[in-house]
Amino acid sequence: MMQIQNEITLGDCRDVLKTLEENSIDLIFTSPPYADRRTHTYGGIKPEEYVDWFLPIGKELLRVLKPDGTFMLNIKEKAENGERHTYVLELILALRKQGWLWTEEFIWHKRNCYPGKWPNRFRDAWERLLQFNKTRRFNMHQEEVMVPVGEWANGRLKRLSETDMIRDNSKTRSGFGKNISNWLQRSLAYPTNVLHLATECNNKNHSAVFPEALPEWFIKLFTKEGDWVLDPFMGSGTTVRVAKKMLRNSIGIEIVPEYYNRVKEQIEPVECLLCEEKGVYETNRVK
Amino acid sequence: MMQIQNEITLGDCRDVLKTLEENSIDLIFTSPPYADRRTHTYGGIKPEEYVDWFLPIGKELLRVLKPDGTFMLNIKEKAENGERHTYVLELILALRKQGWLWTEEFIWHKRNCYPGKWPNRFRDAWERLLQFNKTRRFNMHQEEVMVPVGEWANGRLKRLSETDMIRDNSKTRSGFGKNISNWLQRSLAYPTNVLHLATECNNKNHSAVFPEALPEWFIKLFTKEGDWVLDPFMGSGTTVRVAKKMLRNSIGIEIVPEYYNRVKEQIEPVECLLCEEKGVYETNRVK
DNA sequence: GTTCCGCATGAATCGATAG
DNA sequence: ACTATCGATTCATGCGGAA
Repeated sequence: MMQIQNEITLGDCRDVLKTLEENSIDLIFTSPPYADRRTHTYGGIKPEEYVDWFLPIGKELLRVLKPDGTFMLNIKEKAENGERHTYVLELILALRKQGWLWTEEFIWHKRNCYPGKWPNRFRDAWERLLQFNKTRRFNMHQEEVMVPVGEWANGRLKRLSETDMIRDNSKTRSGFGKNISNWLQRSLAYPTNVLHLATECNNKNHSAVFPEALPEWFIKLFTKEGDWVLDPFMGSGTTVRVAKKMLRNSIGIEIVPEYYNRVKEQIEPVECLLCEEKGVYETNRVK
Repeated sequence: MMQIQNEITLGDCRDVLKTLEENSIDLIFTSPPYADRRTHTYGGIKPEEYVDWFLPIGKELLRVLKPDGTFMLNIKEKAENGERHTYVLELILALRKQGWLWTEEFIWHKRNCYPGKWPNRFRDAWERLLQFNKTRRFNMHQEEVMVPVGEWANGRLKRLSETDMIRDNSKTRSGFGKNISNWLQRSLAYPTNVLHLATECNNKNHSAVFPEALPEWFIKLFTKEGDWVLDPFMGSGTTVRVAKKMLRNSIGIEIVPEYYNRVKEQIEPVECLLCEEKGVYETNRVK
């Protein structure tokens, strides 16, 4: 049995990151507080100060990441007074100056985006997933995230349940997000850099800002079992919870005690079930 | 019968734009050279020089656009040597300094994107559609591009409960309550800022960089019949061809004689059919 | 066991009003 | 004038209880 560690720490990541060993992390997957968003929990960083606030963190992340590791940053600029802010663009430029390579920008298409109507814009249905690396030779396990190929209209799919047909056939036709591939013998194709995922907005008392499928996808892509995953803005703990399920070691840092405690309760009680979870997980994996 | 003009000009848009009247254009929709890799035209702009090359054009576009008009820029930075270039980000910042408002960034999700496989990235399935405006009060005809409401509504709106009829403010700070009765008999919803369009791969002798549905969507959204549409990098003429079909006046500028001549052949012969085309188009419009 | 249906919820944004 | 707060608007999802 592989021994998996899940360390979560209460504190400001600007301090805690300094205690981590350099070149020790395989994947950083995080969603920092957006500017002027979540002001009641994180204090609300002003857009004009955002880059200056983030850069010291970026420097530490650069230090702790392995040379062949990857840093995925989930972020979206807000619209205000009729314009999009530019702080995310400026952050990308600043991180490059800091030494990061801006390798790729994935798009997370949020199928269930926030409602609303305004005279000058439509609903915002996408977020950036910025990929940064330390070197051009990074680990990437493309075959782990392959998706079923082809259209649903292959004739032999008539027996699928109606909701599966409707939901997966609607609008995007990406085929991403559901694991219906097990039912059918179809060939697999490599995915694209556009991900179609609904946010989880259910009635449970924990509300994550991104669905588990999001970190799962990148953990599959950029790490293997036993690797180390870091989330310096742990929040509701989605990243570390998924990492644990997938038998990756993880480190989560959270500044808000309430969030920290809630994740702590979830992570610890199931420590003994790892072997079993491994089995469960692997049967669900796309082969 | 409305008289529609479609003027196409052979020449460098840096010169031709200067001959256009100021405040005369309702919509600029264009895909400049680097986005489609026609680097042999316009002398092959280098990424490092891209912003400096574009800014004089941006200045003229700012001059010719009406105050309530919109400038849509379809562009995507290329990946080179393992990194995404940053010239598009820098261009956004530079255009803002020039006086443009960066109003929105739409995503064009290309459902059937170019095939290929690389060790360090997936297929690129999206492009930016950057919206710029001169003022905060621009024309936007949102109802023209509404889409069928999601499948969830089929069962949802059959019977409304008592609580559905009253407004019910949620306890969170979202300010989002519900009044489902507003949605009775509603079959259309406003779209989001993510567009799902296949690239056109028909066997016509012209190779368009974007499908007709793309300019059509923005022409519907930002202009009405008789308005003026401009494409300073006409290419295969998709924008002006669609504008003509939709009974908008248009101006196309193209520097490559071969492209120019091909569009000229397509545009001119059908001048007398405008009335008929109008009827055809209107039956296709979403009401 | 299925399927159906009620319902809470979500990194939103604008304009008006208040201090 | 400039900032802070508040009300209005709106759509897709998944859970859980009912049929």
